[in-house]
Amino acid sequence: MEGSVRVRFAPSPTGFLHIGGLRTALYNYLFAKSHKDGKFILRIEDTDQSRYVEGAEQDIIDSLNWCGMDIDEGPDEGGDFGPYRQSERQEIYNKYAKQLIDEDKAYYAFDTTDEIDQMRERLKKSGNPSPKYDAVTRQSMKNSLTLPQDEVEKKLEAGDEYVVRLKVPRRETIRFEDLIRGHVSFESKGLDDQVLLKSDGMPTYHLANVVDDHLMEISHVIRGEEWLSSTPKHILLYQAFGWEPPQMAHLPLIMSPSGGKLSKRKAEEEGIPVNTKEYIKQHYEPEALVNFLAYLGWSPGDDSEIHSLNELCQLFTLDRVSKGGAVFNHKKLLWYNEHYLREQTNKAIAERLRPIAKTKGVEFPDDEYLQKAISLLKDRVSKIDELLEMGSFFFEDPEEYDEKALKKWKSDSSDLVSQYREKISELEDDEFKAATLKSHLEDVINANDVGFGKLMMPLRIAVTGQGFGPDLFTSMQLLGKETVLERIDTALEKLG
RNA sequence: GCCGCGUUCGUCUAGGGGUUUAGGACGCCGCCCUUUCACGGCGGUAACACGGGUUCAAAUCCCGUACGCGGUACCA
Repeated sequence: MEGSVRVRFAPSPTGFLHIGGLRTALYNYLFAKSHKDGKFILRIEDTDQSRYVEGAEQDIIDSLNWCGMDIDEGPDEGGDFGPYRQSERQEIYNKYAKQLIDEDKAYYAFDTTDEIDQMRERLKKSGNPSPKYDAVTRQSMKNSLTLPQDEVEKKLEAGDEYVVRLKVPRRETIRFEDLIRGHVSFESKGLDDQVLLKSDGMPTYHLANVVDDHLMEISHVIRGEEWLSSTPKHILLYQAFGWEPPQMAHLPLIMSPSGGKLSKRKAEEEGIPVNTKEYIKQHYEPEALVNFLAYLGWSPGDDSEIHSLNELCQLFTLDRVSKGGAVFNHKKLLWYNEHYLREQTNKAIAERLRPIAKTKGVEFPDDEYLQKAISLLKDRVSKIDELLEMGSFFFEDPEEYDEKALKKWKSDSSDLVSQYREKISELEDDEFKAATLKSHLEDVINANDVGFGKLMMPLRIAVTGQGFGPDLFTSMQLLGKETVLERIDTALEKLG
């Protein structure tokens, strides 16, 4: 423990890894790696059997890997503090729960949920706005504090359902120092006697979390703000066990542009992918997501914006994390994505593009051609898969002509395009170069005394099917004489 | 309702008593480059929630209010 940094990312496998969860993981990772020998631990908190989702754990691991976060200890990696799946640690929690009971810091409670509801109803009617199972009410409930000991034993032996609850003190101020928020304090009277062990024998989050963080020698708990109000319960547990609590740091939440926590529904309404898996599927650059997420609630304090994961590890400090919620800005993510895409070599992009093209049924030409096409296209797209749409004409003949672009096809267009076709059809293959193609176009417009666009736009439509795109002459050179002439002929036929 | 945490341009943020005519980035707008669309370059737009204190001086410290968010489970 002596000063070494050990942090954990502790998601529950109840679904695919949420983008907010990914950021929590990232901040944990950055914090760990900003320290010498800091360890980043993955712990799977699968204590709610009813919400368990098949494949969720693998999705979490895949997502972290995709971002480049290496897990030091976890279910797959192992480590000296395993198992790292809470469902496999049940005996440990039982043991510690029993210890608390033996020390009179926790107790068995046999009340059914109905009975608890009734108690709450009753208290509400008598003017208590927020009734709790607490130091006062537990005295009138069915538990090992109120029942005679032999009856408690009989119930336990008979296998009656029970939970174990923490004896939360009646009046106590619980204070702790949050590394992001500073001084935080709560009154114990606002707290329920927390359930530690559920009737199915599984621990609740609170017990499992505290026991594991202690046993795994976690030095810093870095988690979302939604946990801030649970922290006093945890502090109380640490006290009950006589353990030193780890340092706490509660991260601001990621918000939806329309306000509120970025939920699945809200995000989808606003076109924001919510699961990391979606970003992978949609071919976002992992470096972009990482960079973007790091800056969502944190900044290094200078004017820099672009940093790799490794650089972020050097720069990250918890005291520079902001306190207020941060709205997810999809356009900024795309800006980052463009940046990281353009940073890559054409060769690297080509290699990645081939398998993507395959899934979309696009046939690709040889590498040299592909890389040239990419160099013409990559400044014009936000994501790698958009290269396919943007540059579709490099890979197949245009099937139809863009409607908006077609407005530029005027009555004199076919005549001009035909004249141009005549001129370039006489070129040898090795003369079919951008500069030559351009000068021939100039010849035609001069001969007809019209503007450049009068011919260039129709020609662009004929050759690419689009009204925009990379330099037309370079594009034609790459496409080659045969293809260009064919496409012009098709266009003249179709558009008259 | 109660408890807690927040609040600087539309968004992410810098700034933590005088250095500030409040800086950067995304977005948006304009210009240049380009006889396409982008990229790039240059410029512009735009913020200290409100009210009281403290102080010679407050975006910065304190107290209220408002608003937002989170929590209030045998979910994490």
